[in-house]
Amino acid sequence: MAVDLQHTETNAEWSKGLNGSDRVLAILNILGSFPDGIGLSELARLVDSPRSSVHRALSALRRANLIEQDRDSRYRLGYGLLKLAFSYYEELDEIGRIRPVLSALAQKFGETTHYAVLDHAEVMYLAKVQPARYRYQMKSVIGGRNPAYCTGVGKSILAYMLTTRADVAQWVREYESTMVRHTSHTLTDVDELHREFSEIREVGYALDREEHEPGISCLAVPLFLTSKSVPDGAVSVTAVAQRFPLKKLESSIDHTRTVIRAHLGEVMASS
Amino acid sequence: MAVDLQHTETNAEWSKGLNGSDRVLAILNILGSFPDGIGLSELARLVDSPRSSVHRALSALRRANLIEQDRDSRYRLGYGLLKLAFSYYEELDEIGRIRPVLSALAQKFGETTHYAVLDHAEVMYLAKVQPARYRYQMKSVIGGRNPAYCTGVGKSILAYMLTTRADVAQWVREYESTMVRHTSHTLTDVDELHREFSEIREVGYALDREEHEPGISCLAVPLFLTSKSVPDGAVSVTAVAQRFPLKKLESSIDHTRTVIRAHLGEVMASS
DNA sequence: ATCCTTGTTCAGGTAAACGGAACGCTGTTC
DNA sequence: GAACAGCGTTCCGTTTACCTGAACAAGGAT
Repeated sequence: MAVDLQHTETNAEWSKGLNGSDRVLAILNILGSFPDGIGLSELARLVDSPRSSVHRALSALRRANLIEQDRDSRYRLGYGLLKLAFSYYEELDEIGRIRPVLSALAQKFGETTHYAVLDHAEVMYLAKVQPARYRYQMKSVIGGRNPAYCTGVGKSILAYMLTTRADVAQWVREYESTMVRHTSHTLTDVDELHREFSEIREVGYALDREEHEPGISCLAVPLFLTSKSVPDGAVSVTAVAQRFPLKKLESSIDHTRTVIRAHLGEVMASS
Repeated sequence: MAVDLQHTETNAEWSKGLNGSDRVLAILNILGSFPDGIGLSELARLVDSPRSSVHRALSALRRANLIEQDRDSRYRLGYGLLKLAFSYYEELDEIGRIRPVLSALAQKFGETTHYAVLDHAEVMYLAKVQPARYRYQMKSVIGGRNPAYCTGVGKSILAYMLTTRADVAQWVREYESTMVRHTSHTLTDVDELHREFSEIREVGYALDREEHEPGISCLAVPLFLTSKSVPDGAVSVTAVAQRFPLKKLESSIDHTRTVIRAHLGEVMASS
């Protein structure tokens, strides 16, 4: 369930030969990978543009309050960008509704909780709550991604979008290239996945049995907030398997359901 | 201590007659104020630009993965922007070091905690932790601002930057126009402030006695992380006065100091 | 059925971005 | 200490890519 942050991909290729606004925005994206700032020349090398052009782009970004320049003239993302993103994020009603659920679950089980949505072949984390003084630091980040087919949240959503074997087969055909067996428990076969999805629909929740990362298991419940047939996203409790065994995780589904119902009403699969 | 979010100021003036990258970034900023998205035409009116120009700007933003367009073709900030900001934020070492302190304090006192830095005449919030299932929702946002002279964090930092009466006088002269008496407790006079700052230096912490918002008081401790003379920022415990009286707040300074010392070592004023 | 508004596309003209070169600076090297 | 190398920044003639009004298709409302 941990998102590897390094996957930021300062991909080189895509940032070549940019001009105008595209370069400005590429620079903005790149700056996100340098919390300690980066010099103009190095940045110019990264975007493969003349320093003067990069300098002009940076001026535009500074004018817009999105970046800052510390005394030794290194450039970094600025507080304006943080405010932009955080205030927007806080005002998303989806987040406001669901975060109390995540907090309650995190506190109850003492494990990290997530809310994620499906985006093509990946799940994207929109909210994350860690219990107070948690020893392990989950590497997941808001906006971060993980493959859908081998995560609890992903499977719990896919189960309701790929209801027939043909659906599953087509999905697998489309995204086959991205499907790898991360652990020995990872499901990659069409039949395996179809059976798994059937069972998920049966019980109304999904389990990640260390399918994405060894030692990490997870319980996920899809939420039907705006539609009765297609879930908008899924809530998950992510646990370190050693400390919180799968059985215990599975048996906590009742309490999880109760918490969700208390906060959101009837938003779960009518099993 | 609550930051009023509405102060986003779709200020009209500043977004007039823009072109190129400036317009693109202005649009990005504006989109932050519309969590539910905004139509192209309305947006074009806001930035006072032809729709086709705005359309091109939006294309650039979408190319950079910063915005998205839902089915009814409304534009909103996208997950790419969230990831950009959150992953950058999470990697700021300043945040990583201080957040455990905030969590510990929030849990101990059951009140919201902040970490803020000084930026000209304002404090800016860089971190915020709310205790689990908190009833009152603090309106503060990461990146949000409040005036320095009437907040706990602000005063606790200013106290160590304006050590003489002359310093205070000059500061007041410079920012006089922004100083208003928010409540009957707000200090605005040079002598009052100088005396307050002296006392803060004496005891090593600052109190906001409902000086910014009636009913909200706060205890703030300046942190000397990189310098022994000028604090980098301040940690604060913000409380609803009615529930958590000032006396109790003041008497919790010892425990607060203990927590800070346990996590960060000797980073407080050597009183 | 007609209006108005929406998002989008197109193309000629022009203004604004482009980028090589030069500048001033700092720190390092011989 | 002088020469060097790297930095961020500025300048300016060139030209590219943005600007914009107009036109288009599709809804929604009257």
